[in-house]
Order: sequence, then structure tokens, then C-alpha cells
Amino acid sequence: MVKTAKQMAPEFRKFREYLTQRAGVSPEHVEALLPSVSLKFCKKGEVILAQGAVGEYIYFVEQGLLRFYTIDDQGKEHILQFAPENWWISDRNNFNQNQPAEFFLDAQEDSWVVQLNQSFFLKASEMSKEFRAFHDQLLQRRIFQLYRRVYALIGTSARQRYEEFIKAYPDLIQRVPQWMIASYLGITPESLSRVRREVAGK
Amino acid sequence: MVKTAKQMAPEFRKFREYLTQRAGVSPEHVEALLPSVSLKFCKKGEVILAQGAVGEYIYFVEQGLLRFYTIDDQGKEHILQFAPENWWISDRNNFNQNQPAEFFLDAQEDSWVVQLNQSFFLKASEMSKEFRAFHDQLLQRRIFQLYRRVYALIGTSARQRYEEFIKAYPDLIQRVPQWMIASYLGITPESLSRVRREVAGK
DNA sequence: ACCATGCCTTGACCTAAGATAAGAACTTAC
DNA sequence: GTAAGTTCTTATCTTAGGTCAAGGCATGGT
Repeated sequence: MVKTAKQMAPEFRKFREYLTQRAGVSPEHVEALLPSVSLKFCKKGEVILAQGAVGEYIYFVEQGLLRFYTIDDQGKEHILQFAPENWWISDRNNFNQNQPAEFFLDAQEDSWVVQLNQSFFLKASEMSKEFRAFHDQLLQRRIFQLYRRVYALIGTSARQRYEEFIKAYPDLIQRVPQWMIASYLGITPESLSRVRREVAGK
Repeated sequence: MVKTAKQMAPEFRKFREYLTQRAGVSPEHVEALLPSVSLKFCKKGEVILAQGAVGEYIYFVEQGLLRFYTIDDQGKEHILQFAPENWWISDRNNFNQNQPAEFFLDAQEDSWVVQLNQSFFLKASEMSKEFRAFHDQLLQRRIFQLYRRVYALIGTSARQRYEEFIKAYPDLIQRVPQWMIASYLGITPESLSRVRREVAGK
């Protein structure tokens, strides 16, 4: 019998690993920081932060997959970002300014997330030069990822965007329904279906 | 007789003001930091950083207007960002990793820019808690601006994007040729012309 | 086991925006 | 001051992708 994700709380495994390996934070610093973060389980479909709400956390995905999106006045969803394991995600604007969130955040799979509040970042930056530098780079990489996405949207066709997406996120193709990928790419599910047929039969 | 911008070097006026007023850095810290930055004049049309080059600076626009863009394989330009006075701009990826730049940066008007290198940011972050917090927020605001732009591209029409652009950057309409605004919006100059006619005659 | 719901595909048709071309109104360069 | 760019507009035609409608599979709940 398979245990559910819920039964096996991951105890910050990935988070700890991420901070030491990728961010270069010393194990002592990591242990000193851990008491001020908390782990939360999110059932598939659970809305973690709704547009208009004031959230207090930034999230690190320990396990599972989150989805950052908005809903327009016709009720259509537009996906801005997928956040699989080892990703950081949040409506940072809202987080920093205590403004109501502009976007929604929900769980696309049963997920475990690490919740980090403002003071975690202050403490971590204060304590660790490595964390500071890393966090800075993290934000800058996100900016670049977004500039590339803007370029893809203004400068390339639906087909090219789809082909790039597959290359960049091969695992996501398996994990999310096709209509969400269409939404991320800025096209309709019907168009994506047609594009896929073209790509397949070439 | 009107003096050219070149003749009147602005001596970090805006930059100084920006750091103290907006970033909250103390005047003493600002003065301590100034020796490690330099001012550069860029003639209209001058390419400051070309795709493929390795640049060493981040730029703060003291006066004038810069343009951050890419050129696709058909030779078409796609504008990712305009940077008027008080903006920060650079190919940060390249800046941080010493990678060749992905994008171009040029002067759209005769401009004065403050050149900041890696060590400026290290020193400033080391020295001033205020700068650190401010820089962090600056990056996060840019991320949000980009998420909004992505949403505009995947979720709204050319006309809506144009109307939003006018609201957000009324001054730029006067300062840059229309075809560049079209490029920023992700449409052709012809389409923008049509959109403008519609908007005017409603 | 069955029905309801969600997801993907296909086809027919439509529309927003791209491509092409040409001309008018300007700048700028010599 | 004239020639050579630019920029913007307008018209016509084309096309990528949207909309609408229907049908086929899965899959999950009772």
C-alpha cells in the first residue's frame, strides 16, 4: 500500500539541501534559520493565496507543483508561472508592501511548501552574506527569465513558444493538463492541439 | 544659444537624490560610495552594450532615455524595456555571471548615465542596510512589472495594451517614435496606427 | 458499474493583426 | 535647398490563431 504525500512530511529535506548546496549557506546558519519557517501541506486544488487577500508568506516548494495565475473579467485563467520542486513563488508585491495580492496561487498537485515570512529574509540576509548574494541572483535570474518570456510573446509564434517550452520544462508536460500549458503560452487549448499535431507530423 | 546636454554634465544630481530620497541611504554613505561610480555621456543612437559583448556595468539613467532590446533572426527589433531618468537597466545576467549579453542597450536620446560595477553593489550592500532593502524591493518591483506585462500579452488585445501603455508612460509617447511603442507592445507599426485611429474616433 | 465531469481533438467559420505596397509629411545631411 | 532617409498613414490582401460546436476518452465519485 502506497503512503500518501501527507503521511510522509518531508521535513525540509529539499529546502535544507537547497540552502546549503545552491545558496551556499553554511549548515550552522541553516539550522539557526529553520526554527522560523514552517511546513504546510496543500491538497491538490487548494488555493494558497487568493487575489485580493493579504498574504504573509513567500513559498518554497519542497514537493509538488504550484501555479501562479490571474483570472480576467471574462473568468478566463491566465497562468503566469508554474512552480515545481525547488522553486520560490509568491505575490511578492503584496508580501513586501502588505498590499492585497494581484494574483492567485494554488496547488496543482498535493504539495508540501515551506512558508517563509518577512523576518526570515531579514534574518537570513543579516546573518549570511552568501544568502544575500544568492537571493539577489535569484531575483535577477527571474527577471531574465521574464524578459525572455516577453520576447517569446512579442517576437515568436505559438509553435516556437511551444517547442521552447518543451525544451525548457520537459517534466511539466507530463504533470499539467494541456490547457494550462496553452494558457501559459498565451493561446487557446484548441490552438495548442493543432500546433501539437503539426509538430508531431513533421 | 542652447547648450548641449554634453556641455552640462549633471554631476550625479538625480543619482544622489535617488539614493537619499527613494532608497533611504544616508548622505554620508552616498558620498562614500560616489568615488566608485562614473558618469558617461551617450550620444543618441550610441550602442552601450551589444548582444554578445561582456559588459561590466549596471546603468542608472541620470538624464535621457535608454532602450533595451533584441534583434531576431529576421533582423527585426523587439523592445523589452525603455529606461528614462531614474531607471536602472542592464543585462544583469551578463553582469553577474560574466556571460555575453543577450540583449542590446542603446541611447534613444542624448543621455547621461551612471555606471555602476559589481563592487559598487557589494560595497553598498555591505555598508547600508537601507540600500540592501531598497535594492531588493527594486528587483521585486521589476519582477511584478514583468508579470503584468506577460499578463497583458497573453490576456489582452493590442488596443487594451496600447491604452494601458499611455496611462502608464504618458511621457514616453512624446519621446519615442511610434514604431518603437508598437515594438514594445508586440504589434506592427501599421497595427498601432489602426488602433490609434480607432481609439481617437470613438 | 454507471454517470458526470474534465480533458483533448477536430472541423467549420471568423477576426485581429501581419504583410505588402504606396504615398504624404517630416527630418537630416551635404 | 535639394536629395535621401525616416516616420506615419491608408488600403488591400493574407494568415495565425480565436470561437463555437460536437464527439471521444478517461477518470473519479457514489
